[in-house]
Amino acid sequence: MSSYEKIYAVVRKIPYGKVATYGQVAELSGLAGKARVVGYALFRVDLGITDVPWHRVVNYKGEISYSPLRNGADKTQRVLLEEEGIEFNDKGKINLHKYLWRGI
DNA sequence: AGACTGACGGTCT
DNA sequence: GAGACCGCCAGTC
Repeated sequence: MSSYEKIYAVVRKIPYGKVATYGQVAELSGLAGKARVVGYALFRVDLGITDVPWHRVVNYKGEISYSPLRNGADKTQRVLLEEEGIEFNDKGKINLHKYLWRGI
């Protein structure tokens, strides 16, 4: 099982209506402190994999990571989260204190 | 084998 | 609070 598969397995555990940070996912995947690896793994996810709720993973500030490389997938992420009842403030941030997954 | 990449996190100014 | 900077390392070519 590759590290990426571990990451996907963890992401699949994130419950509906909650979000997790890259750091959390990294830690639960045995990659503590290596959040970048998680980011790269998720970059590959939306290239084709659809059974992983990648949109529930945000950075430690509770903000979606916008990148031109995602070609619009970042906007999709916000929409998907809003559909799950997660609210964004006027700065485009999620209230982590309220929506952060405490599954550890 | 070596170089490059990447959706981050934490610390410092 | 916002920006700049550095360190992390697995996977791909």
